[in-house]
Amino acid sequence: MSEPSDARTRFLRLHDALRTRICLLDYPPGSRLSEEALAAEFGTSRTPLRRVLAKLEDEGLVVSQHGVGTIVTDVDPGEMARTYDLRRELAGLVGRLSPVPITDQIVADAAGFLKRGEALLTRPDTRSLARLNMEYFHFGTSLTRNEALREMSERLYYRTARIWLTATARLDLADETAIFVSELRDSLQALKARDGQAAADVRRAHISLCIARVNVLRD
Amino acid sequence: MSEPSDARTRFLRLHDALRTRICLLDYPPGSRLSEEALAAEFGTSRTPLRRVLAKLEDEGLVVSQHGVGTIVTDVDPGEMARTYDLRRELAGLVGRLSPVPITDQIVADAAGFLKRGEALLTRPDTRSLARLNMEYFHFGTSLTRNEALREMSERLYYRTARIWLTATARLDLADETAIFVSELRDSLQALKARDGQAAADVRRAHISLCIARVNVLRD
DNA sequence: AATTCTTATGTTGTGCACAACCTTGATGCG
DNA sequence: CGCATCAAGGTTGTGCACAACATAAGAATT
Repeated sequence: MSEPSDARTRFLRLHDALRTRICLLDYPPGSRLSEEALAAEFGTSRTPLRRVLAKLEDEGLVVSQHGVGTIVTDVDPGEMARTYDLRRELAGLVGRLSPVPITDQIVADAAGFLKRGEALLTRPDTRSLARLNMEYFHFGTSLTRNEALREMSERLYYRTARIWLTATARLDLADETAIFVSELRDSLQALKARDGQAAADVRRAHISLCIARVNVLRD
Repeated sequence: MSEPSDARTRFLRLHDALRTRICLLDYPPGSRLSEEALAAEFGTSRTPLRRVLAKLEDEGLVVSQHGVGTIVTDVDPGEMARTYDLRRELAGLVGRLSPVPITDQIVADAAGFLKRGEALLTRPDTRSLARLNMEYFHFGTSLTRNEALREMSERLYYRTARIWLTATARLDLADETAIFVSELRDSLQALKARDGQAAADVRRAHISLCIARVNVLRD
């Protein structure tokens, strides 16, 4: 039951694996992905793998050029800023469009995220921070029943995740960790009050601030 | 120059052709698309065509089932309502996020749409109305420079276009045509005043009304 | 020495044959 | 008659060989 292992499942696994690697900078922008090498690594042929790469290209994470290779994209700062603008608006909508009722389980999950975040304060680590941020993002989108909103938010998140990560490297890791933990704290408070809209507004505000911090780097 | 005819161009052509057929109900929900037949029609093999179908599946227009076939989706009314909710919000955002300055050319284009719409009043036709609606939608998204917003709006539009069309068939075609023309009129007025936000609000309002009309059909 | 052409190499794109799978209908048995 | 079993046909998924293409290095020429 937990491993149907059919074509669709394998496709999703491969897609998620490669997307994570790209967003965690295992494959930094500009690097070339070899279809053959990846196919060999995942124990399959090029055919299914090409379908995964096609989806990644559709999502804007790679570009394939005939005769050249499949290259991880590097993003135009201007377009990235506009993408962040939209992400901010969508984050606010999570609180308004088909919000889920805040249950004890949700509050407990938020508390769990905060605990993991606080653990990072004493031992900051870029990679762990990025992973936690990714999981917390999915938690945030799960607060709406609007499937389309979730889907669009995730699509945009994965398109901007790398930028935030590279920016974090150029900013101060400890600072960014502290800022993220404060977001987790604010979010937990809102959820404890059973106020989903407030939680969404917390996210919205922090995305705004994130935009400002990243924009400072544009020289 | 106008026909690079490379792989990417052919892919986009195929994708657009099939998407249009689905959204114009040439392939009604539930119908089965044959990879082999389509490949033969477009003078190619199954391989490039499968990539197109994969994208259509990712967009939610078809589902492929191993051993069964590729079937045009039929949409859950509840999910469709939520998708419309999001479309409404995105339409409003077009006026706020990176709006383009309203030029004489834009006003002229809007006037052209109105003229074509008025021509339909005397000779209503479902298919022509649908095509005009589709072109007008692209015109609407072109009023923002935010690429991500355009992309998400289009993605959602093509997911709901069929629903509006089937609803139009069950509502009164003449009424729907008149309503659409009044939207074109309002939009033209807003653009003449060089007020992009007002134009976006017109769209937003009409999507709201469209939601209400379609919801009436849910018995 | 500079330049142009050629060639070698590696990459993605395409076509085809076959595997995996589902549906349907027939067939045999109880 | 009811039902299970099985075979046949059709569909999507996979693997592989080759075509199309781009790049870089080297040779030939001026």
